[in-house]
Amino acid sequence: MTVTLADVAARAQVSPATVSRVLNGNYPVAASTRERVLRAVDELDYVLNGPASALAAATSDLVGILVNDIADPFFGIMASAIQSEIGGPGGRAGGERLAVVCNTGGSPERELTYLTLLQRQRAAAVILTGGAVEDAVHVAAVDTKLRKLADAGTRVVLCGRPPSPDAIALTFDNRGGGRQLTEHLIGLGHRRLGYIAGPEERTTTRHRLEGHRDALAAHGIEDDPKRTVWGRYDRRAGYDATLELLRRDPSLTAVVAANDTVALGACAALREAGLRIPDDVSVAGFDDLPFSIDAVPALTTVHLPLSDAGARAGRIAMGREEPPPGGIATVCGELMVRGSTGAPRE
Amino acid sequence: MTVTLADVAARAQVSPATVSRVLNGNYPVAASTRERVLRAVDELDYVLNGPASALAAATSDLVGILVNDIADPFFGIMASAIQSEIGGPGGRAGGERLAVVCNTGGSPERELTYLTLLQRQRAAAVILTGGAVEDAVHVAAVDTKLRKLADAGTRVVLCGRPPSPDAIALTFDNRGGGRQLTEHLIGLGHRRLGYIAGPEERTTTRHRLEGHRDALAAHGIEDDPKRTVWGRYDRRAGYDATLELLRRDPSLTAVVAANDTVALGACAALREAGLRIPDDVSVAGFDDLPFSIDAVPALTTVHLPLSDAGARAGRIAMGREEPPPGGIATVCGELMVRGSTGAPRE
DNA sequence: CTGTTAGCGCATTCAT
DNA sequence: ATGAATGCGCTAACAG
Repeated sequence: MTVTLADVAARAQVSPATVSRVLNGNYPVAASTRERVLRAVDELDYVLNGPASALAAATSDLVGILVNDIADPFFGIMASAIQSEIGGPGGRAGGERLAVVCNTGGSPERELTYLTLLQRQRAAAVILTGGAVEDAVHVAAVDTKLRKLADAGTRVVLCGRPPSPDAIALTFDNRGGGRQLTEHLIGLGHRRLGYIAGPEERTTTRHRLEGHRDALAAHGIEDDPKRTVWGRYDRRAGYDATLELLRRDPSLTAVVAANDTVALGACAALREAGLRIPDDVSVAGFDDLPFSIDAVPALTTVHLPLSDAGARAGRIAMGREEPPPGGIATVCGELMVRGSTGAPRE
Repeated sequence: MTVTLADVAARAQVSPATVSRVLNGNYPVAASTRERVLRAVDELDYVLNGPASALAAATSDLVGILVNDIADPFFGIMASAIQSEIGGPGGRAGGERLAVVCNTGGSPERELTYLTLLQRQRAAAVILTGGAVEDAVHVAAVDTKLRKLADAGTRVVLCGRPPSPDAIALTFDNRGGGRQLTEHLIGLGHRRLGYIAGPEERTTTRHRLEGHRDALAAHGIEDDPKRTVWGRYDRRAGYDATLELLRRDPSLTAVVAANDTVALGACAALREAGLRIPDDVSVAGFDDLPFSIDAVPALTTVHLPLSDAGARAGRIAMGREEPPPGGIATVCGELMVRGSTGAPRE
C-alpha cells in the first residue's frame, strides 16, 4: 500500500542503503545515482516514514516549544520567533524540522506530561518559555526531566524562564523592569500605588512584584499589603483587581499591573468608575505587547524583546549560536513611557 | 543505556507483550500482573519509545494543528480550544496525545511542508485553521496532500477554513458577517464607507469583502473601488490603509476593517488625524478578539465563536463527535454593536 | 489471561 | 561509491 524506501530502491535500481544516503545527504553518492534516486522518489511520491527513521537513527527532527498560554501573544510572539530559526537545512531527512508548540495552560502536570511526550519522541531540542511554577516538588520534577532529556541528547533551552541546572537559560530581567517602572511613577510624584500581581506561584509574578517593592523601599514608601492584589494574567483579573484596589483605597493615584493584558482590564475598570487616565489614576503594564500602543491613552510599560530572545533561543537550540558564558544570559527590558502615566492629581 | 520495554518485562517477570498491553490498556490483563508491571516501569523509570511504537503500530499520537500566525490570538484561541479536546484517554500509549501547533506564517510552501512532515510522522489527525490561499496550483496541492493523509488514516478537519474534498469542514460565515456589519452601518445612515481588506489572495479576505459589497449593492450604494485598500492582517496595515483612505476621500464617515487588529490600527490613524470615533468616523472590526472590548471606544465587530468551533473541531478529529451531515458545517458570527459606530456627522 | 513469533521501515555498520 | 546484513524498540497476530 504505502511506498517504502525499498520500493524507491527497486525503481532506481540501487540498494536501499543508497537511497537512504541520498535522502540524508550525509554521505558521498555519485551525481548520476543521486539523480536517478531523486527521480524515483518523485515518481513514486515517496514520503519518508518519520517514526522508522527516528527509530533507526535514535533521534528525531521534532523540536518542542512549551508555552503557558498559546492564546496569549506574549507566548505566540516568542514561539513564532523560535520557530523561524528552527527550520532550514542542518537536520536529518532533508533538513526539515518540525517545530511543535505545546500548550501547558500553566499547569505543572501538563508541563511534565508534554516533557515526557517529547522525551518519548526523542525530540532534537526542547525550549521552555515564560515563567515557571515555583512549587518545590514540581521544580525538582522538571529539573529531573530536563536532565534526562539532556542526557538523551536533546538540547534544552529556557527562554524567559528562570535558570535550571542542565539547561541553557535566557532569562528576562523582570525584577529590574518592575523596579524601573515603579521608580518612574515615584519620580512623577506618586506615593499611593496599587499593584496587580499575576498568579501567586509563578516566578514572573514574584520577580516583577519584588522589583516594584524594591523601588518603594528605595524611596522610603511603605509597602502596604492592602495595595497588592493577586489574579491571573488576563483582562478580567485586571478589571476585578482594580475594583478591589479602589474599594480598599479610593485615594490611589497609580495602578501597576503585572502585564499589559491585565493593565487593559485595569483601564476598563477605571474608566467605568469615572476616573480619567492618567489625570486621576496612572496605569502601567509590562511586556509591551503590540496592542499596548493602541490603548487610549497608550500604555506606559516595559518593553521585552520577545522576538529577539525567541530567535536567539531557537538558534542556540539548533546549535547555530554559542550559548552564553555560564549557560545563563539575562535579557533586560526597556521602560517605555507613554500616555497612561502622568503626575498625580492635586 | 536506555531502558526498554524488554527490561521492564524482565524485571516484572512477564513477556514484553504483556508490558505493552498494560501500557496501552487496550487489552485485558490481570490486576496483579498489571500492578507488577507498573511497579517495574516506575522503578526503572521507563519511558516508551514513541518512534518505535509508532512504527510498529503504524500510527502515532501526534495531532497536528496548522495555524497561519501563531502570534495572532485569533489562531491562539482556536488552537487552545482544539488542544483542550485532544488530550484525555482514548489514544494509544496511555491515552496521551501530543497536540503540536505548526506555524505556517501564511506561506503556502510552509503549509505544504508541514503537511508532509505530519504525514511523515503518521499523525493521528491534522486540523487546519483559518483562511486559505486561493492560488489554484496551491489549492490543488493541498487537496492532494489532504487526500493522501486521509487515505493513510489521518483524520483531517478544517476549522474556519473553506471546505475541501476529503476533509470535514467547519467554515465561518465570513460573507454573512461582513454583510451584517455593513448593513448595520448603512442603517445608521452611512453612505461613504472605506474598506480595509486583508491580504488579497486569502479566502477570508475575499469573503468578508464580498459580504460588504453585498450590503452596499442591496442598498443601492455604489461600490467605488477607491474606497477599498488591501493590506496584511496587522495593526500597521490598518494604520497605513486608513491614512490612504482618508487621502483619497476625506469625506468618509466610516471605516470597515478586515479584522479587529486592523481596526485598532485604523483607530490610531484616525485619532492622530484629529478625528473622533464615532462622531467623525465610525470604525468596525471582525472576530471580536478579547482586546476589542477594551478599545476606546469599544469596537463594533462580528463575534466569531473561535473557542467553540475549535473545541468542536478537536472532538471531531478525535472521533468523539459526529461530523456534520455532508461533512460541512457553517459557523455563523454575531454582530456586536458597541461604541465605535454611530450615526454619521452633519 | 499470557507467551511466542514476526515484522514495521529505516540507518548503519561492514564488506566490496 | 555502492550493496548486504543487522538491529533499533515496539505491537500485533497467533497460539496456548
